[in-house]
Amino acid sequence: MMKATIYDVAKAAGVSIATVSLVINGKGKISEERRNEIKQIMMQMGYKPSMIASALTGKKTYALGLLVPDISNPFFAEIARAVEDEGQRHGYSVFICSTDNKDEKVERYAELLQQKNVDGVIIGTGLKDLSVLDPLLKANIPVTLLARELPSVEVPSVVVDDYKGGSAAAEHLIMLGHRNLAVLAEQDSISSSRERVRGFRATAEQAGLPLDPAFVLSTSIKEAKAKASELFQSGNRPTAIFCCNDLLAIGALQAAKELGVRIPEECSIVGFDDTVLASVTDPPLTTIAQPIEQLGQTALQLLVRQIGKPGESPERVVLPPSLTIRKSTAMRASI
Amino acid sequence: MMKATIYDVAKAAGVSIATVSLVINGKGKISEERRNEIKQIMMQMGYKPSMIASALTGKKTYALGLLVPDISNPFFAEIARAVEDEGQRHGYSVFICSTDNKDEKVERYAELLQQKNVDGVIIGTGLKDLSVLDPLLKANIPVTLLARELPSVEVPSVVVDDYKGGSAAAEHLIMLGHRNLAVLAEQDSISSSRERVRGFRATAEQAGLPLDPAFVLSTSIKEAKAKASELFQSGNRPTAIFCCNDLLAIGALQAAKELGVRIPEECSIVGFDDTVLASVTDPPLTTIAQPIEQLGQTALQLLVRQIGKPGESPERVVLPPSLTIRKSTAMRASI
DNA sequence: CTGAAAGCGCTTACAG
DNA sequence: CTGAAAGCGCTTACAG
Repeated sequence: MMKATIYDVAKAAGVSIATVSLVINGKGKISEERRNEIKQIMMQMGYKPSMIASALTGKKTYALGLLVPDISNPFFAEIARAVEDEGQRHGYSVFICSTDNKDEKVERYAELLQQKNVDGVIIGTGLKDLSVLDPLLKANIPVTLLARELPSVEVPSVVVDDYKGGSAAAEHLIMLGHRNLAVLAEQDSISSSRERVRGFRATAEQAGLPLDPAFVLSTSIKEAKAKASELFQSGNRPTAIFCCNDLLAIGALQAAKELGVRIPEECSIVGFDDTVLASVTDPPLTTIAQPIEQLGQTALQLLVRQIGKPGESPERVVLPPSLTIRKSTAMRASI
Repeated sequence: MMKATIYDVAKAAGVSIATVSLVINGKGKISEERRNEIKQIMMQMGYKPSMIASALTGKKTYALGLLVPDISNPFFAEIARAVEDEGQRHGYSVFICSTDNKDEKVERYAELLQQKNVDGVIIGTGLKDLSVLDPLLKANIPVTLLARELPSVEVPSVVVDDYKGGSAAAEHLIMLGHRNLAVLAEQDSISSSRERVRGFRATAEQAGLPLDPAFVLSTSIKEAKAKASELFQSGNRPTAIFCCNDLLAIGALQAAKELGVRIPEECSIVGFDDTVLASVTDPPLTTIAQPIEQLGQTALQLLVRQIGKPGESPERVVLPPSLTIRKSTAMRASI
């Protein structure tokens, strides 16, 4: 059985396809009678207009792209859920695009999304090179940034105040008496990570605790454990480590367990994100919480607004992070 | 600047759009010269064919739907990643659809995906009612089942052997000397959960340990902790609990911590799935591992095959689960 | 080897 | 209040 088209409905209703189109879109002036009659017929036939046909005619595709480093990373999975839900609320569906923070993948997805005529894309992935977004920008596809900064690109964005988050982590640790601080950061290309480190460092310095460059390590999630091991085995072992995301912190936790370093007694660890992971680790992670749901929702809303009126000057919303204290931090042991 | 269309390319190349279309699709007999010349021009103009236009012309949309209960659940997030990657390999993009296991949402997504003309959909969500898939089936959209059984529907499927998984959990616990077993299951409507319980129960009974009905509790993830508390506070407290997924197990772990029940000394806990969560809990979770990546990959492959030749009789592949022993299980304490 | 033409399923002015 | 017609950007026979 072929799917019914607008022609079938029109024929069954004894009207033109234009009229049917009008009732589908609730436009034009059509008598209530006719309108209801046609709706009835559509129901009976199980007719649903093809979105791809209507998209071709200049309307929107109601599809969005969501670029994230990795959908299987709980942080982004939670973001995705928020984006999906808010998207549904506005009539949009979302394509997942995991980029592994690789420019080539970003580029491939950018082209793909453009070919698919998506109405917009949320960029939650790192970008070394702005030019990877060219396909999107050229095609006039609205873009909004989620938890990323892009210098010199005028687009809406939601971020959490990463600087403040890093700062809050430092304050917490300093308050607990720690003097010998280390940082496990993401790759340098990730601006959010840089900001977190910057905030952490500034606050540490204000307290008279300049960071030892050897104790500020950039790493990937895979290598986090190894880098943390280095830290634990270094001569002047730090008594506290600030990790720029929970996954990194988990790597540190694992390294500690392997080396028999007791957390938090011998070393405090602070994460960042507060995904589901943070509450289930051993010990549960003290971490800087991002308002994940709000991030996703806001990104979607900004994008939709942008789709609605492309002219608008891009909005930038900054959400506050918050410190969630669990069991991975404690007073520095008196030596 | 408007996006270039096939007409622009044709004009620039001084040929008809038919010819351009032919070179796009690598079809027809066109002289190498012309072909390369036209390709050149397409490159220069940054021309990329619109997938929605080509989809309208009867070709595929190269879009797929992935129905899962919740993309923010790490198990499904990991599945999604595998599906996405394998999809890319075959040229497909995927829409995320979180259903919360609610029929209404499944139905809404089924309709939506049909309207979007997706080439196929992977169903990894629970379905109380088969009729929710009607929109898809009627529209002749291929469907494949991932980790779900659907009686009386003839479609390809990948599952892990849930029965065997439940059985393996029971064996492990019995081997450790446990006699007083409890089960935390998902809602009854989830067939995979039912199978796991069935396998667990059968193996327990074979060992002469029939399950106390009061100790086999169906619950949601939200209520897992509360249900586990009941278990821990019941008169004849179980010494081991089999949880039908890791999230449920985490609920049990949390309940135990709250009540001061030491795991695994006072009670062993076995999970199911082996997502990233299992390795970070306190204590790390002994769990029945699903081959998650393989599940996602296989589902995608089966779907693509189905899209290729709709006639084929549906394949059913069964993947083996495996026991991953961590620290949440131990010998029963001698009383 | 290549072009003219019809058609995919819609929407949108434009008439009436 | 409703219909005829053009057009969205492609693909696919069909000619030549």
